Amino acid sequence: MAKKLTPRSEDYSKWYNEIVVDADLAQHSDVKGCMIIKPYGYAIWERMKDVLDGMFKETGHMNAYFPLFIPKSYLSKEAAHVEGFAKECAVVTHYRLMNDPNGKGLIVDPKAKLEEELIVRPTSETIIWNTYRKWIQSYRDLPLLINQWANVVRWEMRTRLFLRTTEFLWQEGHTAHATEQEAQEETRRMLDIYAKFTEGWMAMPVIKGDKTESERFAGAESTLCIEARMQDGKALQAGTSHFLGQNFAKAFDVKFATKEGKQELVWATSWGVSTRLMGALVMTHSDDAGLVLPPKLAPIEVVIVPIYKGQEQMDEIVDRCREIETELRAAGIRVKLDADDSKRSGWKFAEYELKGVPIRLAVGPRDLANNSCELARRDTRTKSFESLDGIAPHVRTLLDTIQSDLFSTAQDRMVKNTVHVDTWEEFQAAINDEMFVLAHWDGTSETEDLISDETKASIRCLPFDGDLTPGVCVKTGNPSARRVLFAKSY
RNA sequence: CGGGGCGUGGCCCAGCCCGGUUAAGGCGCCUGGUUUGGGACCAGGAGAUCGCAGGUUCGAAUCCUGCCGCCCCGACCA
Repeated sequence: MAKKLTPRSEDYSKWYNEIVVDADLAQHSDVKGCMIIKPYGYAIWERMKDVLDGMFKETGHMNAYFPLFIPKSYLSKEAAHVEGFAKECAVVTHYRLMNDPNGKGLIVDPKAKLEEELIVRPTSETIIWNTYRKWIQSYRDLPLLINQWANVVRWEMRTRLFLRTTEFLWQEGHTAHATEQEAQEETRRMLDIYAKFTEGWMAMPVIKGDKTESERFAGAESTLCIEARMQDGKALQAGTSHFLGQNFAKAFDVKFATKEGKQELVWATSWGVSTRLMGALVMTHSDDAGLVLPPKLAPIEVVIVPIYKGQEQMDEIVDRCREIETELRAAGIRVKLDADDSKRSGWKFAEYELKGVPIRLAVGPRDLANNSCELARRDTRTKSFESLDGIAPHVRTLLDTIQSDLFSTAQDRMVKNTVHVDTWEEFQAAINDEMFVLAHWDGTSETEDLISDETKASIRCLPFDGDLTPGVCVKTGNPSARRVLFAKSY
C-alpha cells in the first residue's frame, strides 16, 4: 500500500485522525473545532439517523423543529442547567456587518447591537420547555413525545473529529408526562433503544447504567447512559437518557389539569445521541488498513470490481458485473459496481478497504470462464471463491455473518478486558492496563474525585446488570452498596 | 489557558540557519498513448498575491517586529 495509516499500536489518536480524514468521513474546516462531514461520512450518519428515527417513531414519538437561537434569559431559568452550559455557549450580539470605514473588509456594525443577546443552543431544553408551557394544559395533552434532529454548539476547549466538535449533529428527544413513573419508564425505554441500536446496528456492545451525581446532565434528577469500550481501552459515553423530574416544569411553569381538576407539574425526560457515534463506530471496529464498517450501516455493503485486460474483455466482464449488480440490488443489498476504467483494480482494492466496505466481489477472466467470483471480507481480510449461481443469497448470508462476527469480536474484547478488583493496588494496575474495572466505591463524590485525580479513571456508570453484593470501597475501605464501573474515558 | 508544531499551486511538502532575479519535488488535475488478478507507466500541459501587516535591503518565501489562524498534547467537558 502506498498510503499507510499510522498503526494503532504506535499512536492511537493519530491513527484515529488519519482514518477519519483518509477514509473520507470528514475534514477540518477553517474554523477551530468545526468539521466538514464529507458525503461518505454523512451517508453513514444518514443510515444511523434513519434507523434511529424509525425506532423513535415506532415508540410513538414525532419529530419537530425548534429554533437555533435561544434568548439569553431562557437559559438562566433552571439553575443547574445554567451552571452546566453557560461557560460554553456561543453568543450572538449583533445582526449586521458593514464596510470598515478605515479600510478594506467588514466590521460588525456597532449600531446593530441586539437588545437581548441570543444564545446558539447548546441543547434545547429551555426553548422547548418554554414552548411546552403553551402546548400543555390538560392530562389529555400528555404524554407529549417529541424528538428533533438538529445541530448544537458547545464551545469546548479541546475538540476532536466526531468525538467532540464545537458544532455537532444530534437528535434530542424531549418528553412530558403526567406521572413520575411514566417519565422514568420513558427514560429507560429510550436508553434501551440506544443500546439496541448500538449493539444491533453498530455492532458495538455497551454497558447500560446510571451516572453518578457528578456526571449527571445539568438539570437532571438522574442520567442513564450507555458506555462503550474503544480499542485503546478508553470508555466512550455513547448515549444518554435523562430523567428530568419536575425541574424544567418548575423553571418554565409547565402545569396540567388532572382528571380531578387539580393543577400539577409535568414530569420530563430528554435523551440524545450525536455524531459522536461516528467516532465510536470507527474506534470499535477499524484496523490499521482502514475503516471497518458493520454491513447494516455501510453505505456500500458490496463493491464489485471488474478485472480485465483490453477493451473487449472489459466489455464482457463489465456486462457480467452489471448482471451481478442487478441481482444483488434486487435482493436488497446496497451494491456499487466500480467500472471506472481510469483506476486499476489494485487501487480499488486498497481504496474500498480503507473505506471499510464489508465485502468486495471481484470478477476477472478466470471467473468468467468458471462462472465464479472472488469474495473478500473486509473484517477478516480473507478471500474465497464462490460460484455466481445463487450469489445473492450467499452474499446476504455473508453480510449477516460479518455483522454478527463484528459484534462478538467487540464483545469478547470488552469482556476480556473487564475485571473485578478488590484492592487499591489491583485497581491502579488494572486502570494502568486500560481495563474496564468493576470495583466497590463508597458512594461519595469526594472518593470519586480522589480516585480520578490519582488514576485518571472515572466512574463510567453504575451498571444495571452489575454485581449488587455489598462490600468495601477499594479506595477508602468504607462500606459500599455495589460494584461500579471505572475506566479512563474520552 | 499552558506546552509543542505548522502556515508555500487543489493536497503533501523542499527551500528559510547562510537573502540573489524561471520557488524544486511528489500526489492529484487536463491531453494523448501504452497498460489492467493488490495503490501502473511514458510524453506533453495547466495551476502560486510563499498566512497578514509593517520594517531592513539595490534585492525578502528567506532577516527583524507585530498580528492572525489552524493542528497536536495537557487542564476542562458529551
